[in-house]
Amino acid sequence: MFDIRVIRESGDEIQSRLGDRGKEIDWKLLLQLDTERRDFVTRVEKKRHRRKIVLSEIGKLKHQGKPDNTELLQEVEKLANEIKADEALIKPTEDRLNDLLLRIPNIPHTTVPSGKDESYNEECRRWGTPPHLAFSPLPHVELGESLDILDFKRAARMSGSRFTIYKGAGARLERALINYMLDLHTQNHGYLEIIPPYLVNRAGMTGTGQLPKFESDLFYIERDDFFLIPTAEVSVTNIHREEILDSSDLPLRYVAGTPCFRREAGSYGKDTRGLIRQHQFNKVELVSFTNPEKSYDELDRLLVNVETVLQHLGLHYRVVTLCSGDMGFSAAKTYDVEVWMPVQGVFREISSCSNFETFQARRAQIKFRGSDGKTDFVHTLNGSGVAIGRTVVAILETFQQEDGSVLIPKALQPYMGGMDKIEKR
RNA sequence: GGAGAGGUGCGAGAGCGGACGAAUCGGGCGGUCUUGAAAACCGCAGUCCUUCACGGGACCGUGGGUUCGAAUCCCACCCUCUCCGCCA
Repeated sequence: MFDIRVIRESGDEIQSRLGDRGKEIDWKLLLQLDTERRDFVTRVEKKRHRRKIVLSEIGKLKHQGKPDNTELLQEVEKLANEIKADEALIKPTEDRLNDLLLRIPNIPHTTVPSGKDESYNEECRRWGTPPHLAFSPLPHVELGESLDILDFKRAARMSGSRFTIYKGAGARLERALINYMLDLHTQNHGYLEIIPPYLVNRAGMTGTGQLPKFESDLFYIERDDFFLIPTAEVSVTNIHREEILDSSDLPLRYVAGTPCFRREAGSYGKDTRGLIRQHQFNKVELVSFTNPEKSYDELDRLLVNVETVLQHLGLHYRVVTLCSGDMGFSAAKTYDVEVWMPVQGVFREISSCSNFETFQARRAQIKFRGSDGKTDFVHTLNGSGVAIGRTVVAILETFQQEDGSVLIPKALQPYMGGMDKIEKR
């Protein structure tokens, strides 16, 4: 969330740096509400000050055993009433201002390419080569059904579209990937493993930026006012909500493998078949809290940690810098890692690594105390490390054999009980 | 779900109608001492809002109420802990 003072002082600069991202914002209204609020505040504070003085006078007289001064008592009563009335006036203005501030997206970092959609994204690098399959590869849906490791039809019967039942070696593969990634990130990359809540309250969702703007993307449990997490980013980032961290404890690095729940509102007809876009999917997520001056180094590190996963699995991928128009609401800079999907012959997002700078920290009130004793907002970052369902797709499609079996990458075999191939039972 | 206890600053923890923005300890920052460090000692220091500034104001889980006056009393709600019930 933005500091209204910054907008007050350099609103024009922010507007121009936001570019298209800020075009829905009513900047004039924002400043007007700000002025209004400050006028209210100043007025009320003057009255409160006067009230304090009168009150201490009354206290003094009481102590000296003197009779009540009705004039003073009357003044205090009058002030109390006025203050109450003024406060009632401030509240709606404050709420409106706050709501507007919460709807302003983050400012893109200066190194972010500007552009309105994904066609303006910039490819940074590619790793590996596409597999050369001497036969025409089957899509993961057919492959999964013929191997009897994925069942979309029965899942739809109980839960509707965008749900899947994993069976046998399919379930094992999913679980193996989660365990493999968690082990890699905890043992080799220095992240602390977390199992967070999957249900989060409104304040938590507001902290990371899902609310108030994207409520329709979330599954919501009305009875208890809970939301299902769309990513572990939400619960893991909120671990330190309303805390002042010790600078010497930074960076804090966490990893969590959790299910994620997304309503996918507005994506009807998009990726309807298969594992690509599900209402429920597993993801291993990396989250970092850093000192402000270290956060872009941390973003690079995060990206390397993510790439390591794909390299060990032998999956062809590329890294893309998202342009301003393709970035998420809360991000200042985002790299997407896209894995090669042989059947469609395209790269598909399998990880998204972002630096949020102070955007989430402001919303969630996450600060640190520096060596000078002063407090400031931390920078938060996160990246998928990586999305499990899409990794399953990439593995099935990349390592399939002409006979319909699928080879298991070496790195994964220990997690599959030594299995090196998935075959028809 | 029932009964009880509690939620105070970076952390621990006192305060239980006015002089309390809050004792004390720990941690932090600055200094003295030391070749350096530790220890010891001295000093500084909550967070936020508002003001060009001086200053002013708010904040002791949240929201109401009582009172001239509330961290302190009352009510509701939220959260935590203990016991019971239920359950994995």
